[in-house]
Amino acid sequence: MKSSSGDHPPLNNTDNSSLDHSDYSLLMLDNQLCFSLYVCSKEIIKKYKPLLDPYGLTYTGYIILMALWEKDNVTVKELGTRLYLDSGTLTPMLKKLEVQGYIKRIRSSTDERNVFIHLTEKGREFREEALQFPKELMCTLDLTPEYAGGLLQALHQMMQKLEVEESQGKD
Amino acid sequence: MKSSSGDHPPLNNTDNSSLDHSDYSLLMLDNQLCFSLYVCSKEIIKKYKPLLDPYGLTYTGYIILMALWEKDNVTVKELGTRLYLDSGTLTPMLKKLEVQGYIKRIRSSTDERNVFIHLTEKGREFREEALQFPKELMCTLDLTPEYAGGLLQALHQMMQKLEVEESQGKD
DNA sequence: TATAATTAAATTGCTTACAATCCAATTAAA
DNA sequence: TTTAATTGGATTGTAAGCAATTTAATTATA
Repeated sequence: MKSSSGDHPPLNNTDNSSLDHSDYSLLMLDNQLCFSLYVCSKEIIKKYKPLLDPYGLTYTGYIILMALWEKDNVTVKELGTRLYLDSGTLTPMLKKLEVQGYIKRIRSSTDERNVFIHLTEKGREFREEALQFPKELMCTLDLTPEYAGGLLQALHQMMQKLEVEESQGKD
Repeated sequence: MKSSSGDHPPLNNTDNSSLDHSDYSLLMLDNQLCFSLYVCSKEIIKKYKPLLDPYGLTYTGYIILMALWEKDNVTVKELGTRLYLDSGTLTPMLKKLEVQGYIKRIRSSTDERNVFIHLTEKGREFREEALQFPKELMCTLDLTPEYAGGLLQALHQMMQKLEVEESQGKD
């Protein structure tokens, strides 16, 4: 209970002690949305490591499997859209997952540009193991479902904004 | 205005169509806090690229400078703590920033294990240029200050939880 | 049909990030 | 003091991740 005015400067710190009138407060790390997103995502992904290591998976491999659990037999392109990853990341990743036996890559015969990815039995079975992960992490982070839900909603809104930008800002 | 029940599945999707009683809903990407954090941070960092490129800086270089604007003349260790980065990332990064003329690295004479980092004139001057970045990005993301503030607060709370964990969970 | 444009995936090169290790300097313990 | 433990940075190896390019397949256009 030492947080209120603790180590972290207040969000509206103005820091106008210098001579000019510039307001540098928006440049402070603690006021930067991107920095906290960046730190939180990195640190949480680190928490996944001990859970995933036993299965030879990384976080990226894990989200690929998650995407496939929701919708199996999709193209690399489709996976990339869903996961915000491009082929430069996915192709080697998928090859590795195939070697590990989690998925199969099958080039379409009707349109040979497409490679369809689908789960193997092992890939489907891993889902059962993964069922426990969210609980363990929620516990680690000590989040209530309501709180997490609110945060999620905010982040999804942001993702939508980011997507909208993408399709527009083709300057 | 097509969002309300749009592309994103509802957060409490239960997906219990399968035969067993398992609740896979927590394993869905859209219900995963970490995944949205990961995507948001990556995508926003991409938005920084065109702003930073002209200065030869990456996002990581940028946050290093931000940290130094707040507190100059700190050790690599201290920077690492502030930025959640280790020496394996910082050392090469700092060497590059020094070559570019933004900072100087000076090994302490009283304790030669410490290397102090401080801004050069160029590093300080860049702060003035950076003053415009937050506005441009807030605009890009179309966020109100209140909304961003709330989100920030939530993320800082999470960072604190993550830190607490760190110092405890030495199993 | 021949040619151009588009598309999906793969490849290449480069940067960030971290774990693990190493090394030198300092501090603690014997 | 000598030896052991700790500390701060640097180094090494490996894995993402992305931009840019390439290749092959498909589709659109002339």
